[in-house]
Amino acid sequence: MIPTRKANKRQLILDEAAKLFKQKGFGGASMRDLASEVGIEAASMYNHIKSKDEILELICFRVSGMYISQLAEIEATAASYVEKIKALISLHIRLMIEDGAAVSVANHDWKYLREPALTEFKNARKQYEKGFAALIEQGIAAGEFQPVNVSVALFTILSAVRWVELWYRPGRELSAEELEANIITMLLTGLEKK
Amino acid sequence: MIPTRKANKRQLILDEAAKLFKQKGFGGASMRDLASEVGIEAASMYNHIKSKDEILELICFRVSGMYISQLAEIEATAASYVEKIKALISLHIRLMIEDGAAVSVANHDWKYLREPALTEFKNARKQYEKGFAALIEQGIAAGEFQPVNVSVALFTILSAVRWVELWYRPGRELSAEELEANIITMLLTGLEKK
DNA sequence: TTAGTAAACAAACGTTTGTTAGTTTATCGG
DNA sequence: CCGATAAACTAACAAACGTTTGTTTACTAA
Repeated sequence: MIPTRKANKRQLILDEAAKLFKQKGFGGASMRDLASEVGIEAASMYNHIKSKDEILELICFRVSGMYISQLAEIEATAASYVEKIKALISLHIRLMIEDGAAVSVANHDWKYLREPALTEFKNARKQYEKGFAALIEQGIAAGEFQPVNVSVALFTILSAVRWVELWYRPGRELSAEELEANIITMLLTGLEKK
Repeated sequence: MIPTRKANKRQLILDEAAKLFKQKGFGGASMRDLASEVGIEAASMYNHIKSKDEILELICFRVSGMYISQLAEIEATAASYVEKIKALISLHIRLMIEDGAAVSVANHDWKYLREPALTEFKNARKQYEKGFAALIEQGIAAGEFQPVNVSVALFTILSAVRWVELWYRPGRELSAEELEANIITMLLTGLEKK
């Protein structure tokens, strides 16, 4: 079995693109850069992908799809709201660690999507935020959470989880589990000692 | 007094550049885009600035300078650590609201700085983070804060404050003061009700 | 062996990029 | 009114961009 022929080169291009876009930004990464990372000429990539824009779309929508499907799973469980929010925070951290490059691109470079993909992506994100916000709102109504402004709580959590991409390295002092536990403590019980 | 001649066009270019870089990213914004925003031709801008790179440097270092000098002021006060951290969070939110475009650029596009500016900027940021982290560490030692991992606390706070740029609009439901109060509550006492 | 095809290539395409050069216009001090 | 100067303009530059074209290579199926 020789892997030269079959081995999905399209996926390899997408993976390398995610890494490169994260590093240099969508505009800063050229198709020649990417090709050299893949190990072929720029022109040859067009046998596997339609355009640079398509690469970005595929990365962004794969990520948004993961978040939305996972949110649906969490919504469907019978856990408390505290547990559901913890699960969501955990989801974000885990995806960031396991698929950091793609998640970074979906977080930062989505704005370079062309219409109609741009609008579609924004809608997907808004849908996700709405679902997340609803859980916070219900948690407040159920008396599990403080009566904080829902949007503030939502975006504080979503943002607080993003820095993991900039900070986490596999061989860091903190393991993924410890990291997760610390962030959840910060967000749910706060910095101040009572 | 006619403002046509004197009125600092250099500053106008920098202000418009910050807005445009925030909107399109440094790579995505062309000098012709920027010139059209300023109301002159691209070539004419070179009577006021040296290069596109210089524009980015001026924006980034003005922002980093503001943060560092303000941190020094806060460090010098005699307040409790809780108050100092609150002051820092307040500082971030206020700068984001008052100078959002420039802060955004310094947050996102600093990586397009060319050496030696890039290294210099990274060092400035590291210096700021070190000072911030020291306050958290001392606050824990003084028993004011929970014994959470210092890096986690630091980056959670720094990130949690960034979304204000994406979210805050002058005519929003929440005033700047309410926004600030809500974020501080979230970060210091957490989402969960005790 | 041969025909078909997936995937690589080199070369060139038309744009757009940041920037420079040279020139013209407008304002102000004398 | 005249000369100086700041700041605008037009035109052009080389380089880099994403992409297309036409061709060659190498593997597979008949």
